[in-house]
Amino acid sequence: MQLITKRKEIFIYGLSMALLLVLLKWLEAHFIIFNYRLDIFVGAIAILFTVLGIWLALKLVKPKVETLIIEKEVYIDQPANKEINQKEIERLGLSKRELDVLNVMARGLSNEEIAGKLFVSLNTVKTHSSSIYLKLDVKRRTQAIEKAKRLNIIA
Amino acid sequence: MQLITKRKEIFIYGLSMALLLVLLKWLEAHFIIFNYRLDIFVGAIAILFTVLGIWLALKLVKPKVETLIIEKEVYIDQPANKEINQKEIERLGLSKRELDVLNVMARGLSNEEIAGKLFVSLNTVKTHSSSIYLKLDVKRRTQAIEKAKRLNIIA
DNA sequence: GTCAAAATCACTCAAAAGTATGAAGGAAAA
DNA sequence: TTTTCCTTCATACTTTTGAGTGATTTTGAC
Repeated sequence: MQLITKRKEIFIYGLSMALLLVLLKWLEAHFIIFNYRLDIFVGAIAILFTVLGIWLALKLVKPKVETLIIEKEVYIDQPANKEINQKEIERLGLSKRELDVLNVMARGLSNEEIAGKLFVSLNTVKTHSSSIYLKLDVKRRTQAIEKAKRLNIIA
Repeated sequence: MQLITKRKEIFIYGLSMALLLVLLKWLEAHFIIFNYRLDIFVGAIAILFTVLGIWLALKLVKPKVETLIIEKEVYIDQPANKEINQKEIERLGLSKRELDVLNVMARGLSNEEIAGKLFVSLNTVKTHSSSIYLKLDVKRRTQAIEKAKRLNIIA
């Protein structure tokens, strides 16, 4: 939720508050309720503002987020001596998500399987794939995997 | 959050409400506030219950799901030597030509490029590819390359 | 608050990969 | 001499991948 939206919410709340106080004034001036049913009136106010508070809180609170599960097969002797080359990743300009895709791709999964594993659509995986090939300057996924392993940007 | 906990929250809220109404009654009985500052009193009630509502909502609302990245590491034994494992090749029943294809394939060449390099037709490469996948028990060329490297049947 | 990059997804078209089946010649083995 | 396996290739069909374009939303930095 954006800051602007939050402010709007607060504004609506303030407005409700103001309107209610005006209403209160009016009622007070006309001696309609207060003379004998004050407790009920205050109870109504309480309930109303409780609901308003709940609504406010639900609106203001940041919802979400989702879980990302990446299964990683690790072979005992191979990755021991090789560390991920962070500088190379930076140099190539690979984003986090692209690295995610690249890692799962290197396990031999299809785009559809990658999509399922990363909780995105097939189209998204394709988009990431394409930009990976572009950044790695390769033509195919097999080359991308080969080069990525060679440059130690994936395990 | 558990159901019991929620009930406790609701109970606390109800109790606060009741206490406040009692307080209200008492104030009403003693004519302390209402005669001339009713609006301020109601305003205070409103604010109080707004806060209560917010508190209630925050307590009751299901806790935010945090971004959870689980890297499930599967350790797999692997022969320490990095030489071509001839026995594995035999065990899998891979033929010479299939190994040829597999090796070129692992460099990231397309089937057409492989065909050109081995002086055979595209269809032949496809046939070899298919039987490679069958013998390696994989579904795609990326998996075949990955497995072949893991089993040291190619460099 | 603005701006740029990153991430998301859709849609289309083309190319590549993969499946299935059949077939023919050759070499090695039974 | 059959039989079997390897190699080669074809045709037909399906699936996957990749290129290109465009759009929206989120995020983060300034």
